[in-house]
Formats: sequence, structure tokens, C-alpha cells
Amino acid sequence: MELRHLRYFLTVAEELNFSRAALRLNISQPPLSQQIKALEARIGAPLFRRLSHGVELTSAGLAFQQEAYRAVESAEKAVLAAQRAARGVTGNLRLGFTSSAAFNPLLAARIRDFQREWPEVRLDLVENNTLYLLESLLEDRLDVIYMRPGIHQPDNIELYRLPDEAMKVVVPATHPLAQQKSVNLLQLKDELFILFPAAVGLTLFDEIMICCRAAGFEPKRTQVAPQMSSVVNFVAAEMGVSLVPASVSQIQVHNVRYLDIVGISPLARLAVATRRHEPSILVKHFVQGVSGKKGRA
Amino acid sequence: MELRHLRYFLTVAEELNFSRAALRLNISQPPLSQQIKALEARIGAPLFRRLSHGVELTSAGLAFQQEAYRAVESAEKAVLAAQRAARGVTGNLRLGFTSSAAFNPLLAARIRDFQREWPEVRLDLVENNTLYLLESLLEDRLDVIYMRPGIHQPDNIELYRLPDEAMKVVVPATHPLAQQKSVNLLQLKDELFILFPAAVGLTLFDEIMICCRAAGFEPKRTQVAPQMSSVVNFVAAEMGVSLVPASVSQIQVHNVRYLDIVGISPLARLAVATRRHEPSILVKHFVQGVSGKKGRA
DNA sequence: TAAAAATACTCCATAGGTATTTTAT
DNA sequence: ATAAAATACCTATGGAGTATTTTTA
Repeated sequence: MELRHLRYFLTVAEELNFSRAALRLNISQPPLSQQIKALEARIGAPLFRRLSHGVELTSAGLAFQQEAYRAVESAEKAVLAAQRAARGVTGNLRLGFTSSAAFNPLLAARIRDFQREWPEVRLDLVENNTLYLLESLLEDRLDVIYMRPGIHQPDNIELYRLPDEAMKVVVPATHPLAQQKSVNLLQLKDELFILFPAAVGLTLFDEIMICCRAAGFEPKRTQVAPQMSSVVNFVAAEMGVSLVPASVSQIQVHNVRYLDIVGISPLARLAVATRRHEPSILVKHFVQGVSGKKGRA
Repeated sequence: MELRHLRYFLTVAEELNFSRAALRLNISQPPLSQQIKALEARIGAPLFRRLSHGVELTSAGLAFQQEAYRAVESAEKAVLAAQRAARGVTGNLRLGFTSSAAFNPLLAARIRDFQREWPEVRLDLVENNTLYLLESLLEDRLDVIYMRPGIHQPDNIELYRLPDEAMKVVVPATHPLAQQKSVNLLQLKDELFILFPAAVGLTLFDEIMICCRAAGFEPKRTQVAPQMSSVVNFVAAEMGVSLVPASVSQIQVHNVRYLDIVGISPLARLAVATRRHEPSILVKHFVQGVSGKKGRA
């Protein structure tokens, strides 16, 4: 049995006349009779009662009609669904980002614009650290990631650098520096630094360490926090001070002050990464709207 | 596009390997490649990504898979549904009966047994007078009817006579005759008779009239009631007396007595009718269990 | 008798087979 | 080097055409 049989049957069931149905199907009447006959043989029961002027459906024909219609409809829907998916109109895009990038306006804008342009694409969002995101990307559990580019990236990923972001110092409101509009790093030399674990937030951690050394000191005491929001909360709890990307200052926790840095200052680097030779049209569509430049970190 | 393409596609999508899929489909690998290629051309997008060791689904292929599966499934379901309908396992049977037959135990038993044997067949029940039932049967709005056979029936129906049923006299409990176990018709010669309208319950009406004449009188005063239950209610309201099929005495209305008739007594004739040359297997199944004998009324 | 479906037959398009080449790791 | 898909080419099944017969109201 083929869709041809179902299509022919459905047309005859509509017309209740083989000759007219054959006309509509752009075939002649005899082959139509033959195909219906073959279908009836396959089923083992007549689908039509042949009368002198046309035909009528048997109960078997009536029962066949409903499901046959669904079959033909599903077949057509399958083609349309495939075509839509191929054009990138539908589908899933798995997007990962670091907790420190979660507040970056470029990421928010890209998500908003992409959803506006492709409203039927489902975005699966994952927040995690750069190492985890990279691993997920390479193992095909994520399609696009917003990550902090470090020293050695795998070479089978494609990187799109976003503009570097300034960083700010976060201090408790009760801290003497809280009254100032800006600070230089050296003023923090005796403070306890709340940072991401080196193994996880490696790149931001490194960047801060390097700048402190350039400013002439080595942070003596450090304390790790697993998430960007935890960092701010720990500062609010007066456990120490920290350095965060400027966009993170959107987290307006009571009892915390953000200060601009003058002089030597670390930069928060951000990049979008995809698998190299990525075939997914959704990834292409997403990356097209990322305002970064292609290239190594 | 044919079901073949969908079946082939689904097998490849399961195996993710053309050669293995071809084995399962009992064809060789090249024609499978060709059919998938033709399908992809029809859709306008590749469904598989060809890798060195096997293939994987593209997003278009993934989208296609769901609906393609439904299409194949529906096609198979259509065949099964038709086969079941052809065997009389499913379908609708429209059954009509007169209100005076509604209490006949043969009808109740037949409905019960038929439903027990063919639980998936839906019975549509219609209660109406013989004239209406006959018309509905001939115009294909009913399939089987329990009717009161009269003098001239259409000859394009098939009749199955059921055993004649005795009739009883119904009187109000306050009536002098209510004390007797039985009556003869002549005792009713001065009573008001509650009967079906002649145009509607023609046969039962005629039968009663003929018997009264044979008993030696003509019912002087008559009153019509539209339904068998109304007849009994009118008797209960002391409007008059009536004659009903014995099975109607199941209607145990307060203030009403049923009396056997001795001597000349009318009979309630009942028959099952179907269209002549009826092709429906459901009608055949139903009639097979009707314990009547075939023939004219 | 006429309208419509079935049958008889012919033809060719194409599904499927075999042999071989190409491709990608 | 190897596994697997694509290509080339051939064969033959069967879908569709034309002409005609059968059916039934």
C-alpha cells in the first residue's frame, strides 16, 4: 500500500464516481479502478459498493476514510515541518553563558532580537562556567556559548570576540573607599579578594591577578565564590572586596557600592563560541546577529 | 512522495546507517540511497548528514521523523479499521421500534445479546410509530425496525415475523371489572376506548376494531393517545379502558389493573423489518439472532 | 438504453538489482 | 586502509494509457 492508493481512495470517496475522480486525479478511469481494486485486495474487503450511477462507501470504506485522511495529512505535514526546520524557522538552539556574562547587555539584546526574528525557535538557556560550557559545546550538548576567552582554547571551535568590558571594584557601603567615586588597584592591596575559583573562572581570575601584579601588589588573601551573584552578596556581607565586569553593577544589592577603576585596570573579555564547521542553520542565524569579530581570542 | 519513502526514511533514521537499513528493508543499499535522495529532493533539504561511518539526522530530518511516523501509523490503522468494520466488529446500527414494542421481551433480549456479542458496535435507538419507522427504513435513516405488520407493506423490505403476543384489557382500579381476573370483549361494549390514532397505530387499532366487531359490538366512543405509556396513564386517570399487548403490563402504574381476555381476543403482531438485499453485515448479524420466521406478514 | 465500472492489452517509467567509484576518517 | 554512501548501468515490475466489454438501474 502506498500513499497513491490513499489519495486515489480519498478522491473517489469524495466524488463517489470513478470517472470524475480520475479526471480530478489527472489519470484515466481504468488505472484508478485497478488501484482501488488492489487496495481492496490488500485490505481484504470492498471499500465501495458499485452502483449503476456511481459508487457509495461501504462501512469498511467509511472506517478507512478517517484514518486514510490523517495519513495523507501527516505525510504533507511532515514535508512542511522538514522545510521549516531546514529554513531555521523552527527547532531548538541550546545557548550557554557564564554567570558573569548573564548581565552583559549584548547577550540580553541578542537573545531578545533572535527570539523576535525567530519566534518559533525554542531557546534552551544554560548558565555555567567557561570550562563546563566549552566541554558541553564540544560534546554537542550546547550549540552557542558566551564564554570568557582564556589562554588555550580548543582549535575546533569558532570564536567571535565581543568588545572588552571595563571592570569595577565592589566594596561594602561601610568600607572607607565607598565614599570615593573611583579607586586605583593599589588601594586594595591589603583587602581580602572574593573571586571565582581559579579552576572555574580561570580567565577572569587570571586577568585580575595579572593586573594586581602590574599595579604593584599580590592579593594576599582570597576567598572563592561559585557565582557572580554570590560574589556581590559576600561583599554585601562585608567579607571582602571584589572586581566585577561593569555590567554586573546592575545587581543593586543593598549595602554595596561599585567604584570605577583609574589607572591600571583589568578588562572582562567576552566571546561567543560555536563548533567549527557548524552545520546548524539556527547557529548561523544566531551568530549573524552577534556584533563581534571572528578570530582567535 | 509515497509511503515507501517514509518507511525507508524511518528505517534509516532508526539505524543511522544506509546499509543496515537496506538489510532490514530487504532491498540493496543503492536503491535505498536513491529513494532517500528523491525524498530529499522533494522536500528541498537534506534529511541526513552523511558521515564516514553512518549518517545522522539533520534538524529537517528530525522534524520530518515525527510526522512521517504518524503518517505510516495512520495508514496501517486505516487498514485495520476497515478490516474490523468489514467483519462487523465496529460500526453503527440504527434500530427503530414502536412504543408498544418497547416492552416486548424479545426486543430487549435481542438488544442485550447483540451488544454482548458485538460490544464495539454502537446502537442508535429510535422509538416511533410503524409508519414513521418504515419510511425511515426505506430512506436509509434506520437499518432495522421492530414494527406492527399491517395489510400492505412495501415489497422492498424483508420481514421477520415474531410470535404473536396476547393482549390484555387495562382498566382503572376503581372500575367494577377490576375485581375480575378476566373479561370477554362484550363486557366492554359501553366503555370509552383509549387507542392509538388510526393513522399512526393503524395495525393495532384495526386489530382491536375487528375483534370488537367479531365479539358483537362497535366501540362507540374512542379517545386517542400518542404513546403506549400515555394510554396507560389515561386509563389510570379514569378516562376509559384500553387493550394493550401483554408485555405492556410491565408498566405498573398505580390505580390500573390488567385483565386477561377470554373468548375472542385480538393479537399483537410484531415483526422485524430490514431493507431487501441489505448489504450491511451488522444488519445480518442482528437479524441472525432474531427468533422469527422470514416471510410476508 | 445509457452511464459507469471492469477487463484486455500495450507501453514505458522507475524501483530495484549488480558492479564500481567516491568519500571521509 | 576501511567502512559506507554515491554513482553507473541494467532489468523487469507494475502503473498508466487506449480500446472494448460488462453491469445495472
